[in-house]
Amino acid sequence: MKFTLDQTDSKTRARAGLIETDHGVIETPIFMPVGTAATVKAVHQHELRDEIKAQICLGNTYHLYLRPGLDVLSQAGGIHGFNGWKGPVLTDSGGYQVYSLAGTRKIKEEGVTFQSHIDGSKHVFTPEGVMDIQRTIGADIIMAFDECTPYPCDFKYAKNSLDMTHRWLKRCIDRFDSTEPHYGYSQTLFPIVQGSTYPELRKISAEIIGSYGREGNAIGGLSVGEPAEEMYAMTEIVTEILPLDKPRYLMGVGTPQNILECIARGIDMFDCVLPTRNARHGVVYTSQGVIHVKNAKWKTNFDPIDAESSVETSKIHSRAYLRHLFVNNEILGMQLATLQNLGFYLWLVKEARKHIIQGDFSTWKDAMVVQVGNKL
RNA sequence: GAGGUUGUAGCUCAGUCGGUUAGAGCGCUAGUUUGUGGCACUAGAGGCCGGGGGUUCGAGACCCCUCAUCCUCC
Repeated sequence: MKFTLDQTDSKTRARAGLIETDHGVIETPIFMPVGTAATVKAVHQHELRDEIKAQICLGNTYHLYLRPGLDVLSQAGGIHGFNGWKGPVLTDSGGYQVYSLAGTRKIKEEGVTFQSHIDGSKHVFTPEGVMDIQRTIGADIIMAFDECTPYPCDFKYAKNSLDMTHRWLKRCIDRFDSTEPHYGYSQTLFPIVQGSTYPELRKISAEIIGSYGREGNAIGGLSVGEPAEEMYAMTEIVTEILPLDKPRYLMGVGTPQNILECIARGIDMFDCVLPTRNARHGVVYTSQGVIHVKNAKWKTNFDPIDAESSVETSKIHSRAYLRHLFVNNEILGMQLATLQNLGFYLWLVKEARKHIIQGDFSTWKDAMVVQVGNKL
């Protein structure tokens, strides 16, 4: 993997760059659609590429390990061979499931014991095991196994957890660096900064993570319920320390406003389930603001879903029709809304990149934050 | 015409021996969702209990009349 920095904004820390992988290039800042189970829910791969213009997608280690399982993925030639997405892929390590499946797992120094949400069976995830699994899944970018701490989190827990995440990182790196990719293209490992909402912990973590000199670095443990201002503050502290010549990935963020604010704070990569999950629940993002399309006010609104959209179906179909599809629980409703939301997110980061290069990012961003926050 | 059935929220229906402020599901109206177990979750509005009269301290429930409904028979 290779990262080139094209331009840095003069008034903010925003950057425009280029990531080159064996499965193609990624223009940053970028939003990465989440495809937990080897599918971005409700979207076909050709739509991801041709309509949404996605440049990289996510998968999830925990979910893919349980289903379809490593045998199937290995025989398919890895995730790319399995789902037909030929672009770059990033897999999350399962660290988030340490947080989200808190009721059915146990954390120890050695690793985490999960109880499968599918059949209740027990599975042990260790840093070494998670590296091996991600080798088998075959993502271009793989993530270190960490603990994503909850919010709020007391200092003592956050510090102990952070220390363990750092010990786990060492084990991840040792394992990753002593193994080879399975499918003939290269993989790279991103470590993850933790430290909850404590500035001193975040600083320590950013210094340790940066010192490994990996090809990219991530920030985790945010957007777990803390106020947005606190998330911005932590992001700012960390991007001040992380190496400038490596991409920074802010995990799990966020709303369109969050993304704009964090681009301004020096983030290059984002992923979030919000555009896809909200789409399935009738919340539609447009360049003019947010539409709750199930609301009665759209019943006879025959304007396009988003006249400015890069997605063809959003220009063809009306808000009234989309509302009708949702009210009837029709599958097409979720498809159209997901296309629109992802298309919008990709459009947003592309515009951000354009304005960083043009040199007017700061003023554009301030206006856009207001615009995308409107409720229509 | 005779005998019977059923009338409770927009719809389908619960409602115990007559006892506090009449409930549910769906629908409707809104809200929530941030490295995706969950087309999910949370909340709200909505009632002359067909109508009238009676019994009773107290009636959605019991009695009488009436209207509507559906069924059976002539």
